[in-house]
Amino acid sequence: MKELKMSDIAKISGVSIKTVSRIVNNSKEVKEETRKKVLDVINKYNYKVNLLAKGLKSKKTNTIILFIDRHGGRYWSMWHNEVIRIIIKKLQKQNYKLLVSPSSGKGFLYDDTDGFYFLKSRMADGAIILDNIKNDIRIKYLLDNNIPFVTIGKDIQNKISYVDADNFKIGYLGGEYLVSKGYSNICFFLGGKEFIVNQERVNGFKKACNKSKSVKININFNINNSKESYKKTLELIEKFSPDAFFISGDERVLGVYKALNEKKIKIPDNVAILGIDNLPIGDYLLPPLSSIDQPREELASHVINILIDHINNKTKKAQKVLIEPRLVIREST
Amino acid sequence: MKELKMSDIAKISGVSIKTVSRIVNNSKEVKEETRKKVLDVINKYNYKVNLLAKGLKSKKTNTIILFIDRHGGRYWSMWHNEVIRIIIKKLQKQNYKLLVSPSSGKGFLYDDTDGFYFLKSRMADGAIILDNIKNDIRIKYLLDNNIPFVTIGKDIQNKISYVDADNFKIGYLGGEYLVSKGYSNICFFLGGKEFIVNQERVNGFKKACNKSKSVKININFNINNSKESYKKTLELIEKFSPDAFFISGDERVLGVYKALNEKKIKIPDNVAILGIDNLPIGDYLLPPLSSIDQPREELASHVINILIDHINNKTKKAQKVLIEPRLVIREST
DNA sequence: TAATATATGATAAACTTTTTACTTAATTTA
DNA sequence: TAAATTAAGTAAAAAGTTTATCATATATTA
Repeated sequence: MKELKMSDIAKISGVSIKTVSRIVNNSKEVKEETRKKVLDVINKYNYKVNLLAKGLKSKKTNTIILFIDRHGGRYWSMWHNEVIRIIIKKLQKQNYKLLVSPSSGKGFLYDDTDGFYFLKSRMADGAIILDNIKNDIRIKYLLDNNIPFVTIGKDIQNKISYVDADNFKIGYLGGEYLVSKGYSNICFFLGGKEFIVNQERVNGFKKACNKSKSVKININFNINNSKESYKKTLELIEKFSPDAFFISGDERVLGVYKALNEKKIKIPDNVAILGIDNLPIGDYLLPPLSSIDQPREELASHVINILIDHINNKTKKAQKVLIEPRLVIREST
Repeated sequence: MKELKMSDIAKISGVSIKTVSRIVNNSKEVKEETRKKVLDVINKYNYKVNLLAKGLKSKKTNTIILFIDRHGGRYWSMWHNEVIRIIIKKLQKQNYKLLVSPSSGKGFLYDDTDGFYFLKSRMADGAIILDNIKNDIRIKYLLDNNIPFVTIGKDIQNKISYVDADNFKIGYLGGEYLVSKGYSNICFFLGGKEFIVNQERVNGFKKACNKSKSVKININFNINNSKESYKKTLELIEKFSPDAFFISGDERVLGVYKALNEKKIKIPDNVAILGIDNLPIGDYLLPPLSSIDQPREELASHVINILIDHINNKTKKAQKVLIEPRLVIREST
């Protein structure tokens, strides 16, 4: 059972190749009746255009490669999951396909990374890097090879397009809100100090808190999972008597809830908790978690629009977008 | 700066197209001297064969699509991470590239899933499904479209090729070992009851334990993360006074360690712990975790060999492989 | 009815590579 | 030196689309 080609479909439908081509490419200069007749044949035989031939001729495959880090034992987090899901959905509306290439920004032999081979061999049109790091070697490669791309994550080293949340504002917004609610002993939990994200969040947070002399703050880097946030919380209850926790990354909140629970400290009566990310789980916690949202839909839209613009127009100009964070109040504050 | 093609490389190198073609395809009927001269030009100009043209002519792209579930908020676990890393490495040695398509086995609109579009459009040669489920719709689609694939996960519904650990044996081996060491109150933690994996592990475990009348066992499904294993452990310490825990999935072990630690119960003096998966973290736990290994290298090798066989030989015959588990004794038992 | 607009067709070239079927040149072996 | 082997080249066809150029047929409007 040989695979059908366009000319077979044409023959079976009793039209010319040109007409089939017009139909599969959504040209409007074709009668509705003809279109239906041909589409019926296409569906019946489950015909799909040979993208190799089409791509060869048209120099486009409508395929995007998304690079994600597979480094060490790290998880693909819930937030990543959400972002990827939204990007795929939005790309489909514009007739693009997305495939993921596990990769690391920390260094690799160029040709050893499958996504690059793909892009360089004309099988894909452009790329997205999720969570780029400092001196990201993937950025260097894409720049060197003139491949259109956008990073999800701020970059201050290169003239490239990126989309990111405004992390300074996230910190500021959180600090401002907690202070305005009257909290004065605030702990801030974050991941590694080496990430620009975290630096910026702390800077914003400090700026907001320093406006009021009576507010004491306590910054904790390297809280990398719920286990560590649990331990740190127990420790701080003794040493700092916090009345509020500001937690970067909703996933870390679980440990904090557990520790407070064990110590019979009521949320939000005794202690308030404010997360960052606004993940779906926040809604299911008891009490539901107040969190700062980095609007994911908006972020995804920008990424896609910029990338497609780069692909279509060979635009060289870097576009930098920072997404405005948004406070989502539930019952933990 | 236009992209170079093979004829350009030929002209620059002062050889014929045919010679360049021979070189990029590793034909041996070319002098070492000529090969070097041409490769220098190829590297200098960073030339890559146009895979669209090559694939169109040769009907092969040497690309594999790996489907992974992106369902809900579930993680891509450490085990998955490891398996994917190994598969990529092994495929590269055979000159294949791998790209990942987030997908779900639970149902989708066929054309909405990018990996399928890719395969059907001749851009990829074959597929791997990681963690197939019952009535997996991805299996149906691949079968319907005659696309070569292998699943990582046993399948009893279809005549398809799969590779999986022998989960009955894993359970048996664990039970047998714990009983032989003299433990007699054994708790078994697993994930959802709906997964065949877990059913089989329990069956094997029961069979081994039932050989000795004096052994009491306690099976717990739906322990989905460390938080739940932590809670369950605390509960069972009171109700069951276990002297051993058998934990499916090393990641769940963290909660058990924490609970025992808090209760000042010593591992392995008071209670033994045996994991399943033998993840890298097991080595870093205190004490290091004994665990049943599902040899990942071996699993990956089988997957790749079967898949490539299906691709090259259009072999129809389903090949089913169960990997022999292996006990790795460290200090927790 | 003539003029215009819309829908469809025919044909061939182009996209880049591989392959076929030779041929010729250069080198090695007998 | 002749014969055999190895290395490299030539030219054209083929893979399945798109596209450009016209051409023709059908339908709509003036």
